[in-house]
Amino acid sequence: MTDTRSLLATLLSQAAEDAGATLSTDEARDLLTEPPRREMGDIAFPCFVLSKQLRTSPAAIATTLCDAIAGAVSDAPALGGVNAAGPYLNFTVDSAYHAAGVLRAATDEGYGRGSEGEGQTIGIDFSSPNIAKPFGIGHLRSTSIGNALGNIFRMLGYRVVGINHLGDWGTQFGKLMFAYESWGNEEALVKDPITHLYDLYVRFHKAAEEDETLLDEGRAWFKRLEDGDEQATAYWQRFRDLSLREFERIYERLGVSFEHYWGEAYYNDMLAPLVEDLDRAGLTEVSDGAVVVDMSELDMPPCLIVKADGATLYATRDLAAARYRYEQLQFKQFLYIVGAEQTVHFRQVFEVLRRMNYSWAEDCHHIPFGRIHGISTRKGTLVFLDDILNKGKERVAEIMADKPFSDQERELITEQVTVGAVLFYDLSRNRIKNYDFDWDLMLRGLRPGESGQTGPYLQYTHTRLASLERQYIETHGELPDPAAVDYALLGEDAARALITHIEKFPELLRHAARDYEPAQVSRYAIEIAELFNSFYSGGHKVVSEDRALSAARITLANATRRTLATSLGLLGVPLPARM
RNA sequence: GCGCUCGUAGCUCAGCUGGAUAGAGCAUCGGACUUCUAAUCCGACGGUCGCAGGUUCGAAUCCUGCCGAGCGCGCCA
Repeated sequence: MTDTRSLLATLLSQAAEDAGATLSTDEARDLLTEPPRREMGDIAFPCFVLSKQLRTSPAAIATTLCDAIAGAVSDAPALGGVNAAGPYLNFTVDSAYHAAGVLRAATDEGYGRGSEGEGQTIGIDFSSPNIAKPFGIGHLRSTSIGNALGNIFRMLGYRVVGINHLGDWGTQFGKLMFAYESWGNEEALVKDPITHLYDLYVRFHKAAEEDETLLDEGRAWFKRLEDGDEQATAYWQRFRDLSLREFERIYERLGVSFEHYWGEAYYNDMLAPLVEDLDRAGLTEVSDGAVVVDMSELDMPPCLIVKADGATLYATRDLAAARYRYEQLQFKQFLYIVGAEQTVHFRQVFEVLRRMNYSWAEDCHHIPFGRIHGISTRKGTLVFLDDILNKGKERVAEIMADKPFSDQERELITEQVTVGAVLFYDLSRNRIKNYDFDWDLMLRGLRPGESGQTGPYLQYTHTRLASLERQYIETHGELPDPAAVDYALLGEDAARALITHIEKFPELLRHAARDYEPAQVSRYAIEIAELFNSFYSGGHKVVSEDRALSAARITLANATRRTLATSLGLLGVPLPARM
């Protein structure tokens, strides 16, 4: 517990100074860790750093400090004892005192909420699908990671502004228009816009392999669009609207939303002024007819600003977007949730911003992530995320076939389990890693006798916890007041381990935010579920005749359930009422 | 060729930013349902942390080189 650690820091600092060393309470507090095994104690203090100052072995220092503070430790109600173990000083905390502090906090509504972000804005550019292509598996990661990070930062008090940087501009639009003019079909477009647009896109590229002049046709159409041509603009509006409607359906399915749909096209009017400013600042030069910012001193290829035909590029729009976003949001940080393959692009963009002397350039961060493999693709065909989810849903439904749910409830649960499985799997490894899309791994634990570190496992654990609360209420009435519970009844190892873990939740959120790493929350959720299931299956009946014991245990269960639910909520994993 | 990222148990992954015997899940083997959802739990087996050097009292963690994999390298996004 926080004040317990502060108390220890004060004691240690004092004792160290009496022994002739310099150690501030803050330093002492930072050094506190946990012993590798529970039997050794609850909090540990390593004496290595003092060894240089005192020119003695760490072990000897541990013994000295142990003697020095033993009295104070035994007087403190929060502490159980202290002993020296080699170079470490191990403390045990008073179980009941500790449990009371942790569980009173964790049964409160806003457990884990922080205030460090108050008054600060974080912008997140995430998901950002390309209109000319279907929403495929490749967009899943940006969407899930961006959403989770946004949730985490909101939890810490930040104002989070999610921006969907829709790929609704660029040469690929020109290609699409040319393709529609050549082979398009109004009927097919209305019936299934995404598929039709995608078919056109594929057909274009196939045809372009035979006849390279088509690429010029595409570029020409895009140039028309940029010049405000009426026909091109009408196509653009149409394609965009139809695609967006489709995307919104998927976002709803995934439980994701955005503050703004500021696509690439949104910044069109800001491009010319940007290029002027770059010129005026003397950052640009002409190379092979294109306007570029040279990056050779950083061993990077030049950043392309304007193509030889006068049209703009991705980087141009990202630069204009960055300026606009800062004007609008005055962000403290801006995060670009984009795949690792675009690392160089963002380095270039941030470098240009830096050369333009924007102090906030250093607050822009590319948050890269690895790729998903293993989706069987017929050659040249992307697989729609929607179809993938539906396929998974069939598997889930099959496994759940013998569960006694109504059709309506079954439909809801299978959807929640499927989405939860995919999102959790995606967020369960450090984001930089590549992974294979594999239903067997995502759904492991769904079948009786199986188990696994999966979304369904967590959802199941949560439903059990909720079920316990219902049964407690049936048996004993309302849930107990956490202030009036006898926490000495939670002294078992399994309970103490769980309490210690619940205590770490607020700190965990800060780490996850610091590292932009939702997987830390995922792992935490797995751990808390495993600790609870271990307690639950270890012969500790929660709801029993024993009123006081039941009250203590249901308070622990409630704190666990809330913490687990908050964690899963941050990750976007839905919580079925029953499973 | 150059650059970035990754390499930990048969498989999928952690390892709190150098510290006490490297941890989980899956798989394998052996256990636990007349008891709050066994979609669970308990135990066993399993690792020269890619290789070789270096820094340090101490390295999976930091540095260098090599090997392997993924990605990127001017008018796509």
